[in-house]
Amino acid sequence: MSSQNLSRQVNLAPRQRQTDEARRVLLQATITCLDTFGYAATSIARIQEQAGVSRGALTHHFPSKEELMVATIDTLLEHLLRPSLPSKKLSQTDIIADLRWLARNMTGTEKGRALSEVLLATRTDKKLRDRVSPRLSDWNTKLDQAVIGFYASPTGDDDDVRQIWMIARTFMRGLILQQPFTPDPADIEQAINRFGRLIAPYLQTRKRPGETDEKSV
Amino acid sequence: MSSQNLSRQVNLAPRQRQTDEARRVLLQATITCLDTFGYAATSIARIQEQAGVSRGALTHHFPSKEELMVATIDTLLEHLLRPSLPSKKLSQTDIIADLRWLARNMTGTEKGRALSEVLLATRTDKKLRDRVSPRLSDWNTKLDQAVIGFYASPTGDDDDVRQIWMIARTFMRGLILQQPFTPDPADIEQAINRFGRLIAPYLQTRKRPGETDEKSV
DNA sequence: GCTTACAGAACGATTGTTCTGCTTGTAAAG
DNA sequence: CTTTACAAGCAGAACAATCGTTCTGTAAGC
Repeated sequence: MSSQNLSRQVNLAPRQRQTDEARRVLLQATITCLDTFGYAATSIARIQEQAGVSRGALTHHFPSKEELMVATIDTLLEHLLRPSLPSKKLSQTDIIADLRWLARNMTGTEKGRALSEVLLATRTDKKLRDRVSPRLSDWNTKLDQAVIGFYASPTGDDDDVRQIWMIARTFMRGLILQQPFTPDPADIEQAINRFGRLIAPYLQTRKRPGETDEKSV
Repeated sequence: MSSQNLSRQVNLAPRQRQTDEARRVLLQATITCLDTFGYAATSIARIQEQAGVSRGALTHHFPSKEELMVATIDTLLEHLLRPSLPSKKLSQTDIIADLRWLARNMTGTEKGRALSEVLLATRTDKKLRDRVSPRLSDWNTKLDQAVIGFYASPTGDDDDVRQIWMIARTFMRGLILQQPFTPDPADIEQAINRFGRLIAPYLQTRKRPGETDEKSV
């Protein structure tokens, strides 16, 4: 951990830094393309153009499109899991606020929408699905554990908390498919609030044990 | 109406029948391809092959891919709205059963999954979205009215019934994006049941006015 | 000197669309 | 009832454009 932090700093391995930066730019460009053009229209040429690099540079770091997609999904999962923890600071008592944050994270951001695109693609792309399926399961499990750490059930049934939040995530994911039917954003927001009132009685926030070394930002 | 029914019967317009049948086969092939290969891999060539017709036949009935997709969406909406009404017969009192039927209709059938594919495609394909957006809004409104006809709120607030069912549909749509995270179908089914218990207190079935001429199948 | 990072051409395959023929149903003219 | 003109239904080739992958060549870090 500390060695990674050191190597990520200014000195040491200019070559490695170069590679990391190139990959970062390419992955970000892929995410932008997925959000902007959708999975179907996200081609190698468009990604390369968006990233502002040559065709050879892309194929050097990611020899196939599948490799690029797998790496992109990894990036998305990592970035979408991490901020789910510090956010608790804001919502000690307000579950609705947590839900709104969840909704924004899943349908209101570039990364959230990009993930939706690749998620649906994994349904029919068997090769891609076989590669990312275990990663998705792991991610889900990790999130479950984090959720149980922050919320408790009035009845003491931790598994119900897990299930409620899984339902919440499913609902949020569905928003991106419901939006074409419901063009008015106010309707969506109201639905999110109503959903929050539906599940709020079954959740209560846990007392946090003495504010560990997590930073607020 | 009656003239249409007549022309749809055996006699009259063999040419028209031929056209209708060709379009039907092509639209069904498109739905199958969307479900099987996803929107990204649903090409004209694959549809034509699936339908078992020539390239010329397809381009004759649908001069562009966009036309084919719009017609496919129309077909999907029509087929997914119609059976939502007679189903009430089975579930006079059981809202959970209705939800299960809804889930199956949206994620457990070829048409439901095909619709999900095109719905997500409309997010990034502006030309397609502009064409189908009003159709989707209309469909949603029609479904809202049907729902209010079958369910009432304990508090008498019809709009809450509409909102609850909109949330239910959103949740069901989200299932297709949640499934990659939750491979076990039992988990999905449990989530559907739990969701039903969440919303059941806010819904009650209306008395049906004397069984009109609707048939059971 | 040897691998890594990249530039860019070239590849065959596939994309959606357009076009040219050929057959056949259909309706008006005789 | 025939005959004739015309459009509709369809088969299939041809199109430029784009797809993802593979390759050869060059410059720079180790």
